[in-house]
Amino acid sequence: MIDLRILREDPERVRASQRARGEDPSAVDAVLAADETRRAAVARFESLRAEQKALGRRIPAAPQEEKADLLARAKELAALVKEAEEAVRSADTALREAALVLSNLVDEAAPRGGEDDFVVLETVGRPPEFDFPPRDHLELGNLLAAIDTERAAKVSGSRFYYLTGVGARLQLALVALAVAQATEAGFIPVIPPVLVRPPAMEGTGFLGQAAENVFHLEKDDFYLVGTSEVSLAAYHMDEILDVASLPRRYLGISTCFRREAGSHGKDTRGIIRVHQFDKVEMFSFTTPEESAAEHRRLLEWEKQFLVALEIPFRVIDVASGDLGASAARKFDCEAWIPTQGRYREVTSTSNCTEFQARRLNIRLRDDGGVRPLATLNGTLVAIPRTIVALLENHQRPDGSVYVPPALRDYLGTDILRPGHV
RNA sequence: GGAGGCGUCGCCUAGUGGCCGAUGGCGCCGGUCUUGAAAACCGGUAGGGCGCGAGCCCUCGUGGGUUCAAAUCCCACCGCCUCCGCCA
Repeated sequence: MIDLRILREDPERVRASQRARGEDPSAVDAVLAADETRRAAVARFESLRAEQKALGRRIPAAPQEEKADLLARAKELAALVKEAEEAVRSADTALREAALVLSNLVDEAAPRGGEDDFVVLETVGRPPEFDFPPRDHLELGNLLAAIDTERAAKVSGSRFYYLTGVGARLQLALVALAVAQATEAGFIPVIPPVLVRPPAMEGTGFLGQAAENVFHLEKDDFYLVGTSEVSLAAYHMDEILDVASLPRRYLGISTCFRREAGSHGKDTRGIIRVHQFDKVEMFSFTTPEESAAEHRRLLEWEKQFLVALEIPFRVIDVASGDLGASAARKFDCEAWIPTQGRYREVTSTSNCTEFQARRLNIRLRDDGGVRPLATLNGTLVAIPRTIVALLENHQRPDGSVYVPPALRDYLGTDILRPGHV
């Protein structure tokens, strides 16, 4: 949720942000109108209520002959108050609903434009040059008996996979490496719930444009999280955190579920786009003033991890039209995928400023009082895509795969060989 | 699944219809005292909304109801605890 004060004082700024995202700027006027209606309703209710309370206080002490008259008037007032209260409630709801439609204000520094208008910030490492036809990750995964999508299709349908043998161990190794790195940096590892109730999902901003990609358990009204960002953001819901305790950094380790609606036919082969995968996610609660610097730190930690895995990648500054509803700014790390001849997103970090905190009612307390804090998230490792990048970039002509030193202790080998698990 | 109990301001706690937004203690903050500290004493210490302002309004798990008036009575829901059953 954006700051209603900004909306009232500078609605054009909000409209401009909506336009930059390719979203509807007129939603701003709907919120303004709802805000106006609500304030009028509140004023009416409060004056009636004050009158009712004043009158009520006089009743016990009133002389007998006046009592009946006072009671009659009080009764009338009670009806009016009730009606006015009803009006406030519905105006509140209307305002909240209208305000929830608005996405976060885009950071001034974010590039403008759509999906293709990103800015490349840097390129790290060099794509490998093979003197043999490289195999794609699925072929390698099959050779290594590490990935089985055929049986997964039999059991669960398309966009599922089994990680077996060295594949499963690869996941464990990646998670262990991620936890080691992040713990070093002060993150608290967290294994969160992956089924959440509506306020958590809505508060994190995933029930707007992203709603179609969220699994919902109708019967129990649970949502399956698409990222532990949801459970971690909502962890401090309705709390006030002392500014001295910030930043608070959590490392979510969880399974993620995505419907992938609207991406039929895209990435149908292999494990690049799947309904269920595991991910290690960094999440920070910090002050709004610190959020931009924290965002850079999250990006550095993401880079550090990819560098350790010796995966060539580039960093892009995502354009305004391609930001999630909650993000003011977003950096993606895109790994080189040899068989596709291009870079593909493997990690992503967003600065959500106070947007999620307002929706989730998470605030900080400092000398200036109580105010919303900032939340940020960043992927440390999304398992399937990282495995894809790892296998494809480090493959050798015989189908074996080089293991970078950082992973060796966790994996117990410096090379993955077909037929050897 | 059955039976019962509980849910008050960071923590503990008082409060069974009327100046109760709410008692007291702990904790915390400020002050006095002290060379400094402790102790003692004094004061402060929830959040939100409306209004230029004095100020007013809302919130005692949540939502409804009864009443002129509800933290206090009734109902539902949520959460926690105990016992029984069930499953592991």
